[in-house]
Amino acid sequence: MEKEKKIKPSKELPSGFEDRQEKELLIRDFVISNIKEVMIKYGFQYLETPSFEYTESIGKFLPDKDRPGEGVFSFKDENKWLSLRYDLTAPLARYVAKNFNEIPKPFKRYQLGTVWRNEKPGPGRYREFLQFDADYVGTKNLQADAELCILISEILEKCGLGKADYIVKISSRKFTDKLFEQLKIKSKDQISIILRALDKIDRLGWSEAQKLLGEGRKDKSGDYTKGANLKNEQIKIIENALKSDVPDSEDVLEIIKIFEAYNFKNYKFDPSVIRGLEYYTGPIFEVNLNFDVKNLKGQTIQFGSIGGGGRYDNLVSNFGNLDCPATGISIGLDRLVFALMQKKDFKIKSTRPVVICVFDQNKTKQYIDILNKLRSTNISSEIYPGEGKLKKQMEYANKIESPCAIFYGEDEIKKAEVKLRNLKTGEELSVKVENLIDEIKKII
RNA sequence: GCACGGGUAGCUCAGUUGGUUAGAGCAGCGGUUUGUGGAACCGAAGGUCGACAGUUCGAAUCUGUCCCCGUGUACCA
Repeated sequence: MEKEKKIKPSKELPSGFEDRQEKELLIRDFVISNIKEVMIKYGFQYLETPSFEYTESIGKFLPDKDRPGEGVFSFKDENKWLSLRYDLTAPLARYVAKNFNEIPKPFKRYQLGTVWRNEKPGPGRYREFLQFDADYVGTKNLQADAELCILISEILEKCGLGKADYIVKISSRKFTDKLFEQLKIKSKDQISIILRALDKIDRLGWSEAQKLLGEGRKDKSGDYTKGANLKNEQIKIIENALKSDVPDSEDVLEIIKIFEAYNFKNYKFDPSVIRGLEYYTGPIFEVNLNFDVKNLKGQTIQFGSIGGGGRYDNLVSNFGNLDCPATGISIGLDRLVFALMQKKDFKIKSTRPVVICVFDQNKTKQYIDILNKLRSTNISSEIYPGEGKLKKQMEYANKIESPCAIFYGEDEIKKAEVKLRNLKTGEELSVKVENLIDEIKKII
């Protein structure tokens, strides 16, 4: 007889997926409620679209291969490829195209939702995360772009960040377009290599990014990345353009004017903001945090941006609805929450129940009477839900950080009293049952 | 994808040049206390040493392949 192999299911999570606990979720809820308040104030509509879309509707992937390109989670349903959305902008474009005649123009909507990316996770980068997205569809008015930056900063400040804690960086695709014209660079491949190199200045520094503009760069691990093969003169021109404080881009100048009218000052023109995305056509923005963020091991990490966006005047027209300019911004909520959790002055109390200890299984009725008194006044409470001795019950109450344990045993029942034990101080007091609510409110 | 580092108890890790029955701390369980948590002490339990193959009298330890995790780098619509 062969020994049967025990099959142990894995207790590990798929790479890039995380369990999220109450501490984090409560801060996330707080952030979300701030977002909703601000969005209502700015006049945006709330929208939800499904997690899955037809692959062809949200990406540039052609279903001519066995599987759609990497980067999205996909499966074949009947004969059609479906994918989990990788952002909220592509589904919005699809929604607008589908409901083009019904929606108001301009159309302002905001959305909160989980998005998925099938790529290698890194520190602070997951394969499943919550995004917030606000967009203006059907307007070329740059006031829309300006308001997006302003509303993001209002959300951040509502969440407890100060002006020194964050900055909104803006630039424009038009700025780089002009630059390429000046440099007489027309090759799309070369342009995208250059844009990617510029995007890395933040992380690698100019001297390393410069190598990517030239021949190429070898990183610490020995991996080699080919560069854009620019001549030294061309690199010099780029370097000088990046240093300019005065944006050589009309749209950016216009937005800055609007910022001034709104008295919004927490922005900075930064030509190295690229966002790597192909679909941006005009102004682009990025939101960066200015305080140190530490990882779980306590090391300070380069946190990068928590969000960004820009103008994408062609996205909707891909679906055949012509002339539908749009601009939008999104925030990675989990990243923001992670950063907020590290601000010392940031605390949200979680509510833990009062625990009614069980002395005698036959007295359940009496315990429930007490429980009902508490719950009818909305006091978080429970009868000890396990089975075990008092010691075990106290250990449980301690572990869940209950503020108070209630003893209602034989002695107390006889005297129509309950004994309250304050679990923070260890103090105990006996009170008449009819005074229970008043007394317990003093403890919790 | 490429490079480097890891995988030993529920968790964090130790394990000498290959050598009997693989260790510790914490958590959990039982007890000291059958009505009192956060402290202490005592006890028992807990392992296919990531998987498979190879070398060897003998492998957690050496070799190969694969899987998974982490970090850097690339890609990211």
